[in-house]
Amino acid sequence: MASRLEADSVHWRSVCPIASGLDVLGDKWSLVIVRDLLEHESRTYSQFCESPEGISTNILAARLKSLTVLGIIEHVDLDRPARNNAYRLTTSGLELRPILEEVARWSQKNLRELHPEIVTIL
Amino acid sequence: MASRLEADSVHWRSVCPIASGLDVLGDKWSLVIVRDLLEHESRTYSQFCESPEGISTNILAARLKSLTVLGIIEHVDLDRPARNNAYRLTTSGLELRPILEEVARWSQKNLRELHPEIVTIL
DNA sequence: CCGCATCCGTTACGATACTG
DNA sequence: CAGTATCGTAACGGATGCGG
Repeated sequence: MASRLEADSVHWRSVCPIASGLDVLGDKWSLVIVRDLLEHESRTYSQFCESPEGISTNILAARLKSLTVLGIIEHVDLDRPARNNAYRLTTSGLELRPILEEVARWSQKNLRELHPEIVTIL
Repeated sequence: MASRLEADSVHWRSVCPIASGLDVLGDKWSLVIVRDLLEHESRTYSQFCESPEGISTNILAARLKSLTVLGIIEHVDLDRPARNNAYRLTTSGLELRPILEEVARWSQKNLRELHPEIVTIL
């Protein structure tokens, strides 16, 4: 109940835009959630849970909350709470697409040796 | 001494190239180190410590090790150990540049409200 | 000194069970 | 269905030690 995420104050390590971007996106799950929303337009809580990476429910809830506070995602129906109310990307969130495309490109080119099962997309 | 990083076995959450990229780059420090090496060509251990984000020494050592195992960075002089032997990006590491450029662009455009002190680069 | 490794308290993560 | 509560584990972060 007393989670510090309520007033989601990011700790900005510096004024560098790269470091600041990583202050909000630099974890293992936020951009996976964004990926799902780029692929599917909108997703409910349980649909996120079905993704093959298998996020646990508390992490998902925390990330959805912080991404919402950051203005990257929002509920599809803005003022009806929760039940079957899917999430979608905001304008800010949609602009993350080039980052994910570059991550995918880099991984496909540079991770195949370490991770042969990786698939090719796009 | 018994650090599990010796045989750096990444846990691949899925076969998705985006998730796999985040399996290795999805933390707050790895790409900050890469940023320093894109800006400065080569950096020593203590030069990394001088960056404004203030990485702590144990985290720095761990990240340098895992980035080396992943083939993203290497020592400038490949077979002389440690002392004043700077790090540089490998070919794989140099190819991370587009990702960081997109992160910088996104942050400059979408983080200014939350973080007014953020600076503009490029 | 420089490049770490170790210790240790704090924070984040992850699996599972549970609730409105 | 959409989250919380709980609790064990792993990562982080600061201080400090130590070998070359």
